[in-house]
Amino acid sequence: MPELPEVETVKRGLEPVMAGMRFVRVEQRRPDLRLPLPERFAERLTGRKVLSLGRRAKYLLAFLDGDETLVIHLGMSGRLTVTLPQGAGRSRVLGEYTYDTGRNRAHDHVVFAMSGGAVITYNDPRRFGLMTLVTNSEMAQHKLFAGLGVEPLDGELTAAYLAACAHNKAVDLKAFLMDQRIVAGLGNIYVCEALFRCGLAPSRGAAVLARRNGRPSVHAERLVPAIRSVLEEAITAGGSTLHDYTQADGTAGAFQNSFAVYGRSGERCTKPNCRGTIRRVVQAGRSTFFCGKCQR
DNA sequence: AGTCGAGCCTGCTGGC
DNA sequence: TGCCAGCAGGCTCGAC
Repeated sequence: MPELPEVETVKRGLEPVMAGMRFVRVEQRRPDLRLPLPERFAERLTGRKVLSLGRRAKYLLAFLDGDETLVIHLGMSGRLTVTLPQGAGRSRVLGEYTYDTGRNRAHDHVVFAMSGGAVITYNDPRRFGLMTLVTNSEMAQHKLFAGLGVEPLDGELTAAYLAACAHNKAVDLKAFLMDQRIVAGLGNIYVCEALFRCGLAPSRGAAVLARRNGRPSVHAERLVPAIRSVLEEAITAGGSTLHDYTQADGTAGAFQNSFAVYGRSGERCTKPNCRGTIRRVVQAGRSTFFCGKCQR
Protein backbone atom coordinates (compact mmCIF):
# COMPACT_ATOMS: atom_id res chain seq x y z
CA MET A 1 0.00 0.00 0.00
CA PRO A 2 2.53 2.30 1.13
CA GLU A 3 3.11 5.69 -0.18
CA LEU A 4 3.24 8.65 2.14
CA PRO A 5 -0.52 9.05 2.76
CA GLU A 6 -0.95 5.38 3.60
CA VAL A 7 1.97 5.34 6.02
CA GLU A 8 0.68 8.52 7.62
CA THR A 9 -2.76 6.91 7.97
CA VAL A 10 -1.25 3.82 9.56
CA LYS A 11 0.75 6.01 11.94
CA ARG A 12 -2.36 7.88 13.05
CA GLY A 13 -4.24 4.63 13.53
CA LEU A 14 -1.46 3.13 15.63
CA GLU A 15 -0.96 6.16 17.86
CA PRO A 16 -3.78 5.42 20.31
CA VAL A 17 -2.72 1.81 20.79
CA MET A 18 1.06 2.22 20.76
CA ALA A 19 2.05 5.65 22.05
CA GLY A 20 2.73 5.52 25.79
CA MET A 21 2.41 1.71 25.81
CA ARG A 22 5.03 -0.97 26.39
CA PHE A 23 5.73 -4.08 24.36
CA VAL A 24 4.65 -6.88 26.66
CA ARG A 25 5.26 -9.64 24.10
CA VAL A 26 7.03 -9.62 20.74
CA GLU A 27 6.81 -12.59 18.40
CA GLN A 28 9.22 -12.80 15.50
CA ARG A 29 8.18 -15.63 13.18
CA ARG A 30 10.93 -15.49 10.58
CA PRO A 31 14.49 -14.21 10.57
CA ASP A 32 14.12 -11.74 7.74
CA LEU A 33 11.90 -9.57 5.62
CA ARG A 34 13.66 -7.77 2.77
CA LEU A 35 16.59 -7.53 5.15
CA PRO A 36 17.42 -9.63 8.19
CA LEU A 37 15.78 -8.40 11.37
CA PRO A 38 18.23 -7.18 14.03
CA GLU A 39 19.87 -9.67 16.38
CA ARG A 40 17.68 -10.52 19.39
CA PHE A 41 14.95 -8.29 17.94
CA ALA A 42 12.07 -9.54 20.09
CA GLU A 43 14.18 -9.62 23.22
CA ARG A 44 15.42 -6.07 22.69
CA LEU A 45 11.89 -4.74 22.23
CA THR A 46 10.13 -6.54 25.04
CA GLY A 47 9.46 -4.26 27.99
CA ARG A 48 10.37 -1.11 26.07
CA LYS A 49 8.00 1.84 26.03
CA VAL A 50 6.87 3.64 22.89
CA LEU A 51 7.25 7.35 23.57
CA SER A 52 5.63 8.53 20.35
CA LEU A 53 5.17 7.64 16.69
CA GLY A 54 6.53 9.46 13.67
CA ARG A 55 7.04 9.12 9.95
CA ARG A 56 9.89 9.92 7.61
CA ALA A 57 9.24 9.37 3.91
CA LYS A 58 7.54 5.96 3.79
CA TYR A 59 9.12 4.81 7.04
CA LEU A 60 7.00 4.46 10.13
CA LEU A 61 8.93 5.33 13.29
CA ALA A 62 8.25 4.30 16.88
CA PHE A 63 10.47 6.33 19.21
CA LEU A 64 11.34 4.14 22.19
CA ASP A 65 12.69 4.77 25.64
CA GLY A 66 16.42 4.12 25.75
CA ASP A 67 17.18 6.37 22.74
CA GLU A 68 16.31 3.86 20.07
CA THR A 69 13.77 3.94 17.27
CA LEU A 70 11.85 1.05 15.77
CA VAL A 71 11.76 1.58 12.00
CA ILE A 72 9.08 -0.15 9.92
CA HIS A 73 8.74 -0.04 6.14
CA LEU A 74 5.74 -1.71 4.57
CA GLY A 75 7.31 -2.40 1.18
CA MET A 76 4.70 -3.16 -1.44
CA SER A 77 2.41 -5.50 0.43
CA GLY A 78 3.00 -4.91 4.13
CA ARG A 79 0.13 -4.19 6.47
CA LEU A 80 -0.30 -3.65 10.16
CA THR A 81 -3.43 -4.97 11.77
CA VAL A 82 -4.62 -3.93 15.20
CA THR A 83 -6.74 -6.31 17.20
CA LEU A 84 -8.36 -4.63 20.17
CA PRO A 85 -9.07 -6.64 23.31
CA GLN A 86 -12.75 -5.75 23.59
CA GLY A 87 -13.48 -6.80 20.04
CA ALA A 88 -12.55 -10.44 20.42
CA GLY A 89 -11.72 -11.71 16.98
CA ARG A 90 -12.55 -8.46 15.29
CA SER A 91 -9.66 -6.57 13.79
CA ARG A 92 -9.16 -3.04 12.69
CA VAL A 93 -7.39 -2.64 9.41
CA LEU A 94 -4.58 -0.21 8.89
CA GLY A 95 -3.23 -0.55 5.43
CA GLU A 96 -3.78 -1.75 1.97
CA TYR A 97 -5.94 -4.73 2.48
CA THR A 98 -8.82 -5.52 4.66
CA TYR A 99 -7.87 -8.36 6.88
CA ASP A 100 -9.56 -11.68 7.15
CA THR A 101 -8.65 -13.14 10.50
CA GLY A 102 -9.52 -16.60 9.26
CA ARG A 103 -6.74 -17.00 6.68
CA ASN A 104 -3.50 -15.69 5.38
CA ARG A 105 -1.79 -16.13 8.73
CA ALA A 106 1.12 -17.61 6.85
CA HIS A 107 2.46 -14.13 6.23
CA ASP A 108 2.04 -12.77 9.74
CA HIS A 109 5.75 -12.22 10.34
CA VAL A 110 5.88 -10.13 13.50
CA VAL A 111 3.35 -9.71 16.32
CA PHE A 112 3.47 -7.01 19.00
CA ALA A 113 1.31 -7.31 22.11
CA MET A 114 1.09 -3.91 23.79
CA SER A 115 0.51 -3.08 27.44
CA GLY A 116 -2.82 -1.45 26.60
CA GLY A 117 -4.10 -4.79 25.32
CA ALA A 118 -3.85 -4.18 21.57
CA VAL A 119 -2.17 -6.81 19.43
CA ILE A 120 -0.47 -5.45 16.33
CA THR A 121 0.32 -7.89 13.54
CA TYR A 122 2.73 -7.20 10.71
CA ASN A 123 1.72 -9.16 7.62
CA ASP A 124 3.66 -8.98 4.36
CA PRO A 125 3.23 -11.66 1.67
CA ARG A 126 5.95 -10.31 -0.61
CA ARG A 127 8.37 -9.46 2.17
CA PHE A 128 9.55 -6.27 0.49
CA GLY A 129 9.13 -4.50 3.81
CA LEU A 130 11.69 -4.14 6.55
CA MET A 131 11.90 -3.67 10.29
CA THR A 132 14.92 -2.54 12.21
CA LEU A 133 16.15 -0.76 15.34
CA VAL A 134 18.23 2.37 15.00
CA THR A 135 19.99 4.31 17.74
CA ASN A 136 18.71 7.87 17.76
CA SER A 137 22.16 9.37 17.46
CA GLU A 138 22.79 7.26 14.32
CA MET A 139 19.47 8.11 12.73
CA ALA A 140 20.55 11.07 10.61
CA GLN A 141 23.55 9.19 9.18
CA HIS A 142 21.78 5.86 8.85
CA LYS A 143 21.78 4.55 5.28
CA LEU A 144 17.98 4.37 5.22
CA PHE A 145 17.64 8.05 6.03
CA ALA A 146 20.84 9.83 5.08
CA GLY A 147 20.00 10.41 1.44
CA LEU A 148 16.31 11.19 1.72
CA GLY A 149 14.94 14.35 0.15
CA VAL A 150 12.49 16.84 1.62
CA GLU A 151 9.16 15.97 3.19
CA PRO A 152 6.53 17.20 0.74
CA LEU A 153 4.15 18.45 3.43
CA ASP A 154 6.75 20.25 5.53
CA GLY A 155 7.17 23.50 3.71
CA GLU A 156 10.65 22.47 2.56
CA LEU A 157 9.18 21.48 -0.76
CA THR A 158 9.26 24.67 -2.78
CA ALA A 159 9.47 25.55 -6.45
CA ALA A 160 12.98 26.84 -5.85
CA TYR A 161 14.01 23.50 -4.33
CA LEU A 162 12.60 21.50 -7.24
CA ALA A 163 14.18 23.88 -9.73
CA ALA A 164 17.57 23.44 -8.09
CA CYS A 165 17.27 19.62 -8.02
CA ALA A 166 16.14 19.54 -11.64
CA HIS A 167 19.07 21.56 -12.92
CA ASN A 168 20.83 19.58 -15.65
CA LYS A 169 18.80 16.44 -14.86
CA ALA A 170 18.28 14.15 -17.82
CA VAL A 171 15.60 11.92 -16.29
CA ASP A 172 11.93 12.32 -17.06
CA LEU A 173 9.52 13.90 -14.59
CA LYS A 174 8.11 10.55 -13.51
CA ALA A 175 11.48 9.16 -12.46
CA PHE A 176 12.50 12.50 -10.96
CA LEU A 177 9.52 12.61 -8.62
CA MET A 178 9.75 8.90 -7.74
CA ASP A 179 13.34 9.48 -6.60
CA GLN A 180 13.26 9.46 -2.78
CA ARG A 181 16.44 11.55 -2.69
CA ILE A 182 14.49 14.47 -4.11
CA VAL A 183 11.00 14.27 -2.60
CA ALA A 184 10.62 11.65 0.12
CA GLY A 185 7.40 9.67 0.23
CA LEU A 186 6.02 9.92 -3.29
CA GLY A 187 5.34 6.69 -5.15
CA ASN A 188 3.82 5.62 -8.41
CA ILE A 189 0.23 6.55 -7.70
CA TYR A 190 0.68 10.01 -6.29
CA VAL A 191 3.28 11.02 -8.86
CA CYS A 192 0.79 10.16 -11.60
CA GLU A 193 -1.98 12.08 -9.86
CA ALA A 194 0.17 15.14 -9.10
CA LEU A 195 1.43 15.39 -12.67
CA PHE A 196 -2.13 15.20 -13.91
CA ARG A 197 -3.20 18.02 -11.62
CA CYS A 198 -0.56 20.39 -12.91
CA GLY A 199 -0.90 19.34 -16.55
CA LEU A 200 2.64 18.04 -17.05
CA ALA A 201 3.37 14.96 -19.14
CA PRO A 202 5.27 12.31 -17.15
CA SER A 203 7.63 11.74 -20.09
CA ARG A 204 8.87 15.32 -20.14
CA GLY A 205 12.39 15.93 -18.96
CA ALA A 206 12.75 17.04 -15.36
CA ALA A 207 14.81 19.99 -16.57
CA VAL A 208 11.51 21.67 -17.45
CA LEU A 209 11.33 22.52 -13.72
CA ALA A 210 14.71 24.23 -13.61
CA ARG A 211 15.23 27.96 -13.30
CA ARG A 212 14.37 30.23 -16.19
CA ASN A 213 15.49 33.84 -16.19
CA GLY A 214 16.63 33.56 -12.61
CA ARG A 215 13.47 32.11 -11.15
CA PRO A 216 11.91 28.61 -10.90
CA SER A 217 9.89 27.69 -13.95
CA VAL A 218 6.15 28.11 -13.89
CA HIS A 219 5.91 24.32 -14.03
CA ALA A 220 7.76 23.99 -10.72
CA GLU A 221 5.45 26.63 -9.24
CA ARG A 222 2.42 24.60 -10.29
CA LEU A 223 3.81 21.21 -9.36
CA VAL A 224 4.37 22.02 -5.68
CA PRO A 225 0.71 22.72 -4.82
CA ALA A 226 -0.33 19.77 -7.00
CA ILE A 227 1.83 17.40 -4.94
CA ARG A 228 0.67 18.89 -1.66
CA SER A 229 -3.01 18.85 -2.49
CA VAL A 230 -3.04 15.28 -3.75
CA LEU A 231 -1.21 14.05 -0.63
CA GLU A 232 -3.35 16.06 1.77
CA GLU A 233 -6.57 14.89 0.17
CA ALA A 234 -5.36 11.30 0.24
CA ILE A 235 -4.50 11.53 3.94
CA THR A 236 -7.91 13.02 4.66
CA ALA A 237 -9.49 10.09 2.82
CA GLY A 238 -7.44 7.63 4.86
CA GLY A 239 -5.13 6.69 2.01
CA SER A 240 -5.87 4.43 -0.92
CA THR A 241 -6.97 0.83 -0.79
CA LEU A 242 -6.33 -0.93 -4.05
CA HIS A 243 -7.21 -4.53 -3.37
CA ASP A 244 -10.42 -4.18 -1.51
CA TYR A 245 -11.38 -7.62 -0.36
CA THR A 246 -15.00 -8.26 0.43
CA GLN A 247 -14.85 -7.95 4.19
CA ALA A 248 -14.08 -4.27 4.43
CA ASP A 249 -14.92 -3.06 7.91
CA GLY A 250 -15.12 0.60 7.11
CA THR A 251 -11.57 1.55 7.95
CA ALA A 252 -10.10 0.95 4.50
CA GLY A 253 -8.92 4.07 2.69
CA ALA A 254 -11.13 5.79 0.16
CA PHE A 255 -8.82 7.89 -1.98
CA GLN A 256 -8.75 5.26 -4.72
CA ASN A 257 -12.23 6.51 -5.58
CA SER A 258 -10.70 9.91 -6.30
CA PHE A 259 -7.97 8.82 -8.70
CA ALA A 260 -8.13 10.95 -11.82
CA VAL A 261 -5.69 8.87 -13.86
CA TYR A 262 -4.22 5.98 -11.86
CA GLY A 263 -5.70 2.70 -13.08
CA ARG A 264 -8.09 4.51 -15.42
CA SER A 265 -6.58 3.86 -18.83
CA GLY A 266 -9.16 4.11 -21.60
CA GLU A 267 -11.43 6.38 -19.58
CA ARG A 268 -12.27 9.96 -20.44
CA CYS A 269 -10.21 12.72 -18.86
CA THR A 270 -12.16 14.41 -16.09
CA LYS A 271 -10.74 17.89 -16.57
CA PRO A 272 -13.34 20.39 -17.73
CA ASN A 273 -13.19 21.01 -21.48
CA CYS A 274 -10.66 18.25 -22.05
CA ARG A 275 -11.84 15.48 -24.32
CA GLY A 276 -8.72 13.43 -23.91
CA THR A 277 -8.42 9.78 -22.92
CA ILE A 278 -6.34 8.40 -20.06
CA ARG A 279 -3.43 6.33 -21.33
CA ARG A 280 -1.10 3.84 -19.72
CA VAL A 281 2.56 3.55 -20.65
CA VAL A 282 5.48 1.81 -18.95
CA GLN A 283 8.33 3.98 -17.70
CA ALA A 284 11.30 2.35 -16.01
CA GLY A 285 9.26 -0.82 -15.67
CA ARG A 286 6.40 0.90 -13.86
CA SER A 287 2.93 1.78 -15.10
CA THR A 288 2.34 5.45 -15.73
CA PHE A 289 -1.14 6.86 -16.28
CA PHE A 290 -1.79 10.25 -17.83
CA CYS A 291 -4.10 12.20 -20.11
CA GLY A 292 -2.55 12.35 -23.55
CA LYS A 293 -4.29 15.63 -24.32
CA CYS A 294 -4.09 17.99 -21.35
CA GLN A 295 -0.75 16.81 -19.92
CA ARG A 296 2.02 18.31 -21.99
C1' DA B 1 28.17 10.62 -12.06
C1' DG B 2 23.94 9.67 -13.80
C1' DT B 3 20.74 6.49 -15.70
C1' DC B 4 18.53 2.12 -16.69
C1' DG B 5 17.05 -2.51 -16.06
C1' DA B 6 16.82 -6.65 -13.36
C1' DG B 7 15.70 -8.78 -9.32
C1' DC B 8 13.84 -9.52 -4.75
C1' DC B 9 8.91 -12.70 -3.40
C1' DT B 10 4.14 -13.87 -3.46
C1' DG B 11 -0.62 -13.49 -4.87
C1' DC B 12 -4.22 -12.08 -7.89
C1' DT B 13 -6.38 -11.54 -12.50
C1' DG B 14 -7.45 -12.43 -17.11
C1' DG B 15 -6.88 -15.03 -21.27
C1' DC B 16 -6.67 -19.32 -23.37
C1' DT C 1 -11.55 -25.92 -14.24
C1' DG C 2 -6.64 -25.39 -14.78
C1' DC C 3 -2.63 -23.41 -16.31
C1' DC C 4 0.29 -19.60 -17.38
C1' DA C 5 1.70 -15.03 -18.34
C1' DG C 6 1.45 -10.57 -16.77
C1' DC C 7 0.90 -7.45 -13.27
C1' DA C 8 1.45 -5.11 -8.54
C1' DG C 9 1.83 0.72 -4.41
C1' DG C 10 9.36 -0.07 -3.24
C1' DC C 11 14.00 -0.20 -3.23
C1' DT C 12 18.85 -1.75 -4.26
C1' DC C 13 22.45 -3.24 -7.02
C1' DG C 14 25.21 -3.83 -11.03
C1' DA C 15 26.09 -2.61 -15.77
C1' DC C 16 26.65 0.84 -19.01
